[in-house]
Amino acid sequence: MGVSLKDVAQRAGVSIKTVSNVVNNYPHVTPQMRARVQQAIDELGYRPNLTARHLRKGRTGIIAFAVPELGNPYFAELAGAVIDAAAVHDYTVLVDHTAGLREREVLVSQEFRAHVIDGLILSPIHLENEDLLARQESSPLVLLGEREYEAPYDQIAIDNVAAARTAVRHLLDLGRRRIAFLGSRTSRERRPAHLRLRGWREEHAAAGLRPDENLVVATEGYGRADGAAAMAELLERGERPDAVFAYNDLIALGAMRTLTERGLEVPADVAVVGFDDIEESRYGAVTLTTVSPDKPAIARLAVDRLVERLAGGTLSEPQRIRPGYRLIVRESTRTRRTGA
Amino acid sequence: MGVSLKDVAQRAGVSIKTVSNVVNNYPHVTPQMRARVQQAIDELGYRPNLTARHLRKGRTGIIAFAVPELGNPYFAELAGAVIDAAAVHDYTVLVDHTAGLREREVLVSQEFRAHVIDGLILSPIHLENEDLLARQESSPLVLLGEREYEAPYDQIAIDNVAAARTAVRHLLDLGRRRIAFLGSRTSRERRPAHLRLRGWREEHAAAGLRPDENLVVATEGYGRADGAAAMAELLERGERPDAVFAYNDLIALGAMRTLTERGLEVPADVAVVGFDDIEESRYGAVTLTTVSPDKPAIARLAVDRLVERLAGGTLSEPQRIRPGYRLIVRESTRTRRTGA
DNA sequence: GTGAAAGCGCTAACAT
DNA sequence: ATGTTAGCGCTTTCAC
Repeated sequence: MGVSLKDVAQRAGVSIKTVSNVVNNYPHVTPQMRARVQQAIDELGYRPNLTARHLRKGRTGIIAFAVPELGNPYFAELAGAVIDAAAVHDYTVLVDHTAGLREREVLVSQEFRAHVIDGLILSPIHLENEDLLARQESSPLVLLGEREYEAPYDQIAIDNVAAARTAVRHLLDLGRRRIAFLGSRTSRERRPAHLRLRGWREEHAAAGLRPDENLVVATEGYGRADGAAAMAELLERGERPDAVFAYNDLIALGAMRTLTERGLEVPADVAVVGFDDIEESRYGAVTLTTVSPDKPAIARLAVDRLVERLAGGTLSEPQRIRPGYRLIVRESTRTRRTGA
Repeated sequence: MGVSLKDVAQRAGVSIKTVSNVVNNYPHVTPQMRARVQQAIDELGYRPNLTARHLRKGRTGIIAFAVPELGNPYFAELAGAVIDAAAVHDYTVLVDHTAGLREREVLVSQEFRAHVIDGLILSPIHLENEDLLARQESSPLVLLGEREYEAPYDQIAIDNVAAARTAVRHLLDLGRRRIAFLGSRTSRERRPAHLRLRGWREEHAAAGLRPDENLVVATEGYGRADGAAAMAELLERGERPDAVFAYNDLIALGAMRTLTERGLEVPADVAVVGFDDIEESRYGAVTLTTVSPDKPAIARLAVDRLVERLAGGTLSEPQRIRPGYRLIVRESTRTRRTGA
């Protein structure tokens, strides 16, 4: 094994405690003693064993961040933001992905590296409320994402219904009346939350319109391929929307690809709005209008919340925190054809 | 604190060792004893403290994966593959990013969570050979990425020169003769490896051509914005390439955006080839021809190599391993204009 | 097949 | 200001 405190102490001819004091920058150490110990440390190439420190302290300084899919740029960008936010508090981040499978989400929330991680930030897709209520683990958990739960955990998520309504409003203002919704969930679910779909319905209703439910297309997943397939399905059914509101940017991007292939123009024939504002949206041949959640804020809020609970200070009630968002209008909805 | 082995032992009226045996599936335990202990475990909700186990065993089952930027889909996709490959061996992955800064790369390679991670997979950008030679840390390190080092560590990377030559060959075969290279490094470097740029030069030479060095554009970073800016710079200098070979897909995508904005058509006016084969390349309005490294293979080889060294079996010499790659031809080079 | 006890490397009380 | 010691929770000889 490596060099331990004991070895250094022996070398420097002092006690373990003194070495520990030096290593931990304990103030009451005479400069000459510090120098002597430091020399021994350098000579031996001593490096503290963090595992031992963790065991002793009961904390590791590691938090976990679990997302459905790192291949989805939204989550990758968010992961980057979480790592940065955690670094501010000297926390390191263990990243895992669940493929959005309920089973794996449950597993992660229950016992992921127990005692190795101090806390968990989880962005679930198929996790159910009952799974959370059945959770044994005592370490803090912060939830991210579209779904809302009735469980005693902090949840960080933008107001998805309102954000979706803003997006649909924008399309309605453009004069579009056949607005498709791409990306509703296909799997059987107890609480079909579908916040963004609900926003689509509500905004139509608010405008005194009845949306055509035939324009709602479910997808298996949330990737570009799913969006492309959904769009193709819609067109093959003979539907001709004049706008698309997608569950997320990837689906929107996939849909745009299908539109291009079929010779339909964006936005002239079909206007498209996505959700997430991944960087890719700003660089396509036609840039994508999208709902942009404040990712750094989400990451910061989640980490801060977790760190706060870990510090164990005044433990406030679990909160539902709503970071900001903006609709970013780009070429995919920038058209002359305007008004109702 | 939580429930420990001792608590369970007390509850079940047995010794710690017996509980440990049950927890670790030690074979020589009578079924009834196992049942009795298991019951105590369930009743108390016991969960092994991995930190303690780690300290005792000297291993944690955690490996780190450090990339420049998780926001780059190539690294995000690779990270996903690494996580999956590690899971096969029951390893968990700590993901970190370095922003490609030499200082942070050195820090990570030297002392990242010492004793917490069993090994490290690092994809450096500005790390120097001397940094590696000065490395103190004894845990295994596997290097990924374009740069090649003369240091005793395993390196997993496709043959970048050959891959670049394949890409340039493809453009030459299309009849293109003014092939720009976007994304050479801008920072001062001791060993200007530039493997992909070298491939660009060599393939021209092999075809008896002298490439125009004015068509080489350095970029600050490796993102879409850098590609867009590089392309703009080239055009503003009055250069009119008929093809672009970009250091990676993001730069290629950014360049394509600039071309579109200036009314130039891809591939008719300018053919474009990227590098990495990120999923995005398959879904733009014009899909991108690109060099596709075998990402799952890279991840698997890196993890296997690391795990092998951790197992400490027959320690072979550090190797330079070359995973496969393919040139994937898509719309950005699919043109009628062919031949020399 | 099961129990007792040592010790992984560290921190924190307590003692000096 | 520095030293002594117990113990975090586990695995692992070594007895029995």
